[in-house]
Order: sequence, then C-alpha cells, then structure tokens
Amino acid sequence: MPIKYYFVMKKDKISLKDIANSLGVSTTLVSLVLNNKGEVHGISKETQAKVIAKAKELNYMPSFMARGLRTGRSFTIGVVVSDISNPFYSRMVRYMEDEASKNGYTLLISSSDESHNKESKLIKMLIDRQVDGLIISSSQPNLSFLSDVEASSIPYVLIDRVFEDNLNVNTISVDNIQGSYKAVEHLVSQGYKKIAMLAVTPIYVSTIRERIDGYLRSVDAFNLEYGSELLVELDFYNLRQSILNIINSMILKPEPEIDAIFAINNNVAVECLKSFKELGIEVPQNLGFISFDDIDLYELTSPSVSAIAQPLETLSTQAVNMIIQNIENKTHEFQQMKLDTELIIRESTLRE
Amino acid sequence: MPIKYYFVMKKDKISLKDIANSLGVSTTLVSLVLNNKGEVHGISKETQAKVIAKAKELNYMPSFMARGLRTGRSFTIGVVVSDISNPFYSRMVRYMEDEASKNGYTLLISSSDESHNKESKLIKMLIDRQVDGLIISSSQPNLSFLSDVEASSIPYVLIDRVFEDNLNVNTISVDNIQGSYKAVEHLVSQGYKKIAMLAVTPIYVSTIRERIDGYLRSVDAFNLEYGSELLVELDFYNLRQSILNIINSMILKPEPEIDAIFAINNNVAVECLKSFKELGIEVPQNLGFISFDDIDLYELTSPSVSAIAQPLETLSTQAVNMIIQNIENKTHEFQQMKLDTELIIRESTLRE
DNA sequence: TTTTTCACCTAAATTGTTTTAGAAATCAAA
DNA sequence: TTTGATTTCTAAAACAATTTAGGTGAAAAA
Repeated sequence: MPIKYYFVMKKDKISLKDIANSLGVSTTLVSLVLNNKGEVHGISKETQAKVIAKAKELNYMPSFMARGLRTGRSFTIGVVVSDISNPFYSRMVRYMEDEASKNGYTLLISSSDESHNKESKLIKMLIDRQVDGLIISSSQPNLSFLSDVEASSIPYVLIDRVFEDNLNVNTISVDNIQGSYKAVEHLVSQGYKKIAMLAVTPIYVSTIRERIDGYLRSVDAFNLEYGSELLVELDFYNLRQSILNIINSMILKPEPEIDAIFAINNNVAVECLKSFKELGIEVPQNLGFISFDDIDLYELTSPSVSAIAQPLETLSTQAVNMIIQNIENKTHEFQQMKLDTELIIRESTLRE
Repeated sequence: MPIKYYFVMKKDKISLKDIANSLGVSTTLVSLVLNNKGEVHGISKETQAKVIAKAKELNYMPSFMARGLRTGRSFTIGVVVSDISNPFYSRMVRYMEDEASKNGYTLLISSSDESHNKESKLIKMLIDRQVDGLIISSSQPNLSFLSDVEASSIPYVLIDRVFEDNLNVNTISVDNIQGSYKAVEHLVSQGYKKIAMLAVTPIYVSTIRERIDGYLRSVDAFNLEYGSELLVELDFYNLRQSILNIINSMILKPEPEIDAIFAINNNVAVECLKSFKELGIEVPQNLGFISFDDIDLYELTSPSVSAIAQPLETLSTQAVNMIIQNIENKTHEFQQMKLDTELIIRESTLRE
C-alpha cells in the first residue's frame, strides 16, 4: 500500500473582520448587511452593495460555530430511529432530509437499535450538539425517559411510535389499529379463517401494541377460529428460530392451526419469507400472507406480498414541518396527527 | 386536531463559569480539570475532586459551539452518498455510524442524487459546518470539483467511487474490474454465451467505468459471441422503459441475442427483476441473471439472485478509520485501499 | 444661530470555551 | 534576608459572530 506525506498550507477562513477591514467599515455593519438587516438599519445602498460584493469576492462563509454560540441556533434537527439501515427508516429519513433542506436545516441522524440506554444517550448527545429540534421514533414505553428533552426545552416530535395520548407532545403516526383491522378484514374476505398475527417483542412499543390491539378487535369482530390464541409474540433477538418453530408446530401438519399469517412489521415479514422459501411453503395456496409496512421488495418476491402501507412521505415531511414551526414560532403549540394506512393487495393474499 | 399552548420555563444551561463561581475558583481551573489537564497543570487533588463533583452535581455539559469555535473541532464527519434510501448506502452509513460513534464522532449524512450541483453544495454546507473530515461517494468524474475541500484543508476519503489513481487522496473501494470478471466468468461456466451487461449513465462514475472495463476484458478473454455489442448503456432517468426495450428487442424473439444479463448495480437489477416479473421471463432457464452489489432482497426473490458482493462492513469501517487517523494525526498521509469482491451464487445463474 | 431631525454608521458587550503567560504564596537554599 | 524553586492558581486573549445602545455630521427647522 503506497503511502505519501504531504503538508498542505492551511488557508485560513475569511471572517467578518476581514471584510470589514478591507472596506474600512465596522463588523457590525458587515454583519447587518449580510443578514439582510441593512435596510432596517439604514445602511446606504452603495455600502450594502460594496459589502455584498466583497463578501462574494472573498468567498465569505459565516462561521457555524460562532453564529451558533451567539444565537443559540444550529439549524440542525436531530433524528433518532431504531435502525437507519431498515428500509422503512432509510426512506423516512430521506424524505425528512429533503424537506429539512428546503427549509435550510440539516439532519443529525442516529440509530438506537431499540435500546433504551442507547436512545437516551443519543438524545443527550443531540441536545449537547445544540440541535434546534428532535424527531424521535422511540423504543421507550413512555415519556419518562424524555426528561432530558423536556429539561432542555428543545421542541420535539414523536414519529410513528407515539405514546398514550398526550396533548402536551407533538406526535405524528398512523392509525395502526385501523391498519391491522384492514389487514385481517382483507384476509377474511379472501376466505382465510385461521389468521395468526406474528408480533414481536418488545410489545410496549406503541406501534406493536396498537397493531396487536387492531388484530384482537378484528378477531372479535369476525369471530375468528381460535380467537386470540393465534397471537404469537416472537423474540426480537431470535426471530428466525421462533418463526421456524411456529411454522413447524402450527402449519406443517395435516390439520394446520393457521391458514394465514399477518406479520406485524417488515422485520418479521422478511424472516417469514425466508422461512417460507426454505421450507417450500406455498403462499397463498397453503398460507395467506400479509405484512404491516410496505417495502420495495414486496413487489419482487413470488408471490408478491400484500401489505398495509404507511404514508411515509406525508409522515416524514409533516414531522419536519411540525418541528420547524415549533422552532421558529417559539410558541409551544403541540399538535397530534394520525394518518390513514392503505391496504395494498398483491398476490400473497389472493387464493385462486 | 386538538391544539394547546404551553409556556415552558427555559432552564438555562450550566457553564464553566457557574461551576467556577460556585466554587470560588477560575474558569481556567475548571476547564483544565474537566479536560483531564489538572495533573499536568498542578491542580491539587482536592480541588480537582471538588470541581468534578460540582460538575456532576450541576449536570454540566460543555457547549458544543463554544468549544468548536475555540478549538476548530466538531467531532463530526460529513458523509455524502448519492441516496441514503438506497439499501447499499443505508447499510454503509449504518456501519459508519457505529464505527464513528465508537471513536466519539457523529455523522452528518446527506444525499446528492447523483447531481454534481447538489453534491458541490452539500460539500460546501458540510465544510461550513466545520466537519472534521469528509467521506464522499462522489458522482463527479474527477477531482476538480473537490477544490472546495482542498482549499479548506479538511481531510477526506473517497469511498466506493474513486477517481483515477491519485496518490494524494485517500480512497477505499473494491476491485470492480475483478468483480465484473468474476461475474462473467461464472456465467460462462454455467454455459451462458451471449452475455449482456446492462450499464447505466452517467458512465464516468468510476464504479460504472471499471465494471464495464471488467466486462469488456472478460468478453475478450472468453471470446464471447457478439462481443462488446451486448454492452448496453441505460438512461438513469428512464431505467424502466429502456430495460423493457432491451428485453423486447433482444430477448423476446425466437433467436434471442442475449442469454444472460449482468446488471451493473442494484438499481438496474431491481428494475430488471420487475420487468422479468411483468413479462413472465423465466430466470435462469431462458435467461441467466447476475448483479453487482448484493442486497437483502436477492435472497427472497424467485429465483434468488446471484451477485457480486462488496465487503460493505470493511469498506465502511475502514473509511471511518482512515479519516479519523487523518483528523487526529494532523499529518496528511494518504492511503489507497482496494478490497476484493465476493461471488455469491444463487438460483438465478444455475441452469438445470 | 441654535436646535432638531435624519441618514448612516460604530464601539463594546456577549456567547462559553481553551490556552498562554504569568501571579501569588510557601518553603528551601544561599 | 534575599534569591530561587515549587506549588497552585488566575487574568485575559482568542475564537467569530450578533446585537444593544448610541455616536457623528449634515441638512432642515426654529
């Protein structure tokens, strides 16, 4: 491996002072002009033009740190999700990035891996970095861990995963209960009767709780066989094995107890699909299959996978807008938004 | 939508001064102690203990901006990729995040959408934000656009997409030429003879260039039918249609000109898979199929997709380590790393 | 001629650190 | 009794911006 040493002359940054000195004016004046406060402070047109020209000539860029120190603003929004490599979150974050950038904000993104401890640390770190606001998809069960955020008086919005109705908090999420209901309803309409929900720990995450709730309501409403016995809680850290167990014990037998699976999220669904492939399970003939969350690959599997899609773009852009409103208005006005899901019917639930 | 107004008392932040005042010492002393320079500056053990205790008691957190202003450091690494929602990059970024965090750094991630203009702006933005280093997967053809970075004397590393061998730049990438060669070699070994490469604009991106190069070399080496006529450059902004055209004009005919497709990256591959599905093309019977890049969904499609996998984790963690070395050593020592790819054989290239 | 008004500009404080250069106090050596 | 070390600490500058409170000089009004 070739190695070389170089010594680069550090070109020092242009500051307000440099502009001011080279024009023989004060830094105050330069600052005012460059912040579009020239008019209101009665700086003459010519002086303004000179300043602007000089700034351009010297390629002036304000110091982020100096400005941040003085104003307390960073034009940065902290984002905490469980895992940026999960396609659900990477798409979400991408929408956020675009919306934030439109408004002159940048994102500081971090992954909590569903760990409370890590999540709290990340939030602390983001606050230290003086983010102007936080968008959090929390893995915590309730607001208590948010004490850091509350104490800091930084505005935040909970996205996707929200806590018990709390009017003092910004939230944006989808109607998970209704979404689950739609999924089961669709399976029922296709003639499936023994519908299992494969949920996953930790069940205190609001989306999980609500989706289970929706499932249980629909089981009641449609008076399904076995009832809630077919609600299975898989171990998050042992997804693969626990799914194989279910399949072996409840499906691969002469009189299967399950004729359709409703996967609670894309993680579970992907593992299911792998198992189906491995064990040669025929979907939708032997087993109906539907998933909460809609990810790209559902279109490409055989059969393609029906899903309950969340309006990701709206979710993301609205979250960003909410937080920016809070940041810029300085008024602490809280909003709660709940969006509808969409049933996407593909091959995995269409029995011939 | 319920709305409420709240007025939160802003708990102001604890500064060095607060600690200093409450102990009747100078801020200098407090700063030294909290930066572990107490010993070397001969601060007495008792005073040190008092300061540390007080800092903990008051829950002191240094101001990121003040520190950054004074030291010129931000403990932030800027990352520019073409699209964070592309699974290749979202996984890459995730590995980077973990490695950076181990070393006390945070990432500032942004997507360029393959636009030169946007990429330049992002880099400028990141420099403004005083990142300590940059990791760039550039869509530019050469170094010229990097003048901003060079001028700023911020260390950077080019990842995945690197330019002509340049010993004055940090680079880390895979051996794309060898990777392409392996793919074709494998197809040949399976009896495919009319192997098309579906490339994509812009072809000046180094990975594209090199993969094409590797394809052409192997076409030569194996003396393949049609030779380089089967190299197709698809339009990035019109992928879907251009792929359908190829399939209709070159495959769906009695005497097809193509018996295997080598997709130059996951974007192209995904569109191919969609088209195959739509048009009912049987892979691998009628058509062999392999892709550069290995993404999760290749395991789940039917047939599963063979691929040339990049060592993503190594790529990412090494990039982070390179940049941190550069940041912390202050010596400008450039490294070039080229990693090997791995051929992953799945169903899409296994003709019965 | 003095006062007021107006247009245009600036000094200095402030933000919270780090760091340089040196001060004060104590004790030992000369 | 002065000098020199040694230990322990501090004042003040620097980083680069924003902002408050006001200054200056010329023209207009009294």
